[in-house]
Amino acid sequence: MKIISWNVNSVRARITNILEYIKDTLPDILFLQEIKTKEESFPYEDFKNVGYESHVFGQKSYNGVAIISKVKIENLKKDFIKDDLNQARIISGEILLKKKKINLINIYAPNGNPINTDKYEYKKNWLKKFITRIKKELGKNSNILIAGDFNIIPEEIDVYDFKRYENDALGKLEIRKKFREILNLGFNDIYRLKNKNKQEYTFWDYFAGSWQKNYGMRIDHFILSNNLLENVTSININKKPRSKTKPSDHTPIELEIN
DNA sequence: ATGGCTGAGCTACTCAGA
Repeated sequence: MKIISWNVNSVRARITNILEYIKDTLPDILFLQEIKTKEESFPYEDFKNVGYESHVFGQKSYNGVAIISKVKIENLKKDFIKDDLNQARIISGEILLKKKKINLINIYAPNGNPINTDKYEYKKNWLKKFITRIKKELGKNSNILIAGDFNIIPEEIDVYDFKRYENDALGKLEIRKKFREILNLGFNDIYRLKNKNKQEYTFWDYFAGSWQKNYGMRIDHFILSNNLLENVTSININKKPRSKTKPSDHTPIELEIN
């Protein structure tokens, strides 16, 4: 089963690219972040026409997440945490894989910049709430898959120039510690587990020729509970969509489990 | 390099992103 996560930076502006990508990679489940639209204007039909059902937690203009799936998603939730600003950032559901009930959690974590503002406090509080909620979830189900845009650079290797980001909301130690805290609950950063020293990115800024210079960062992740490790076949960052015309600033990360 | 680009809402110019 192929599960893919992609921050598309507007589902409507990106629909042609997304449909082309689906045709090329044939995901079973696609997690989208930053769809930037509410449910009423989500392109359900476009996905239905190629065989997918869309589960959408939308918001006007900003944020918004969706699970696009060929397989049945049970127990869909849009209230995984109580968001302080009522922003649409998490959609979750369950699938059955070889008798394992897996909890799928699609997240778009707050950016948090600039630091020393309420935006940064919101990010910290959001992550704190999320971790508390994950702990609770582990008590009920040991099969948990979290994926999405974490807006966290886990380690120095995960950005083109760490010095530029050590005082940024994506790279500050305080924030990176939140990521480690999740891993310490019994989770694995699957990309890093499978690629010990590889330097690859999932995001490149639109400006300053960041893509051409490979000035990127790895901020989109698949974090799986220990119990699911035996099911992992492969993980891949697919740079092709970032090279196309009218790209998202993020590129998809692809997980294969069986 | 606290913004060089992009998108939404809207129809001029902000806000947000990372």
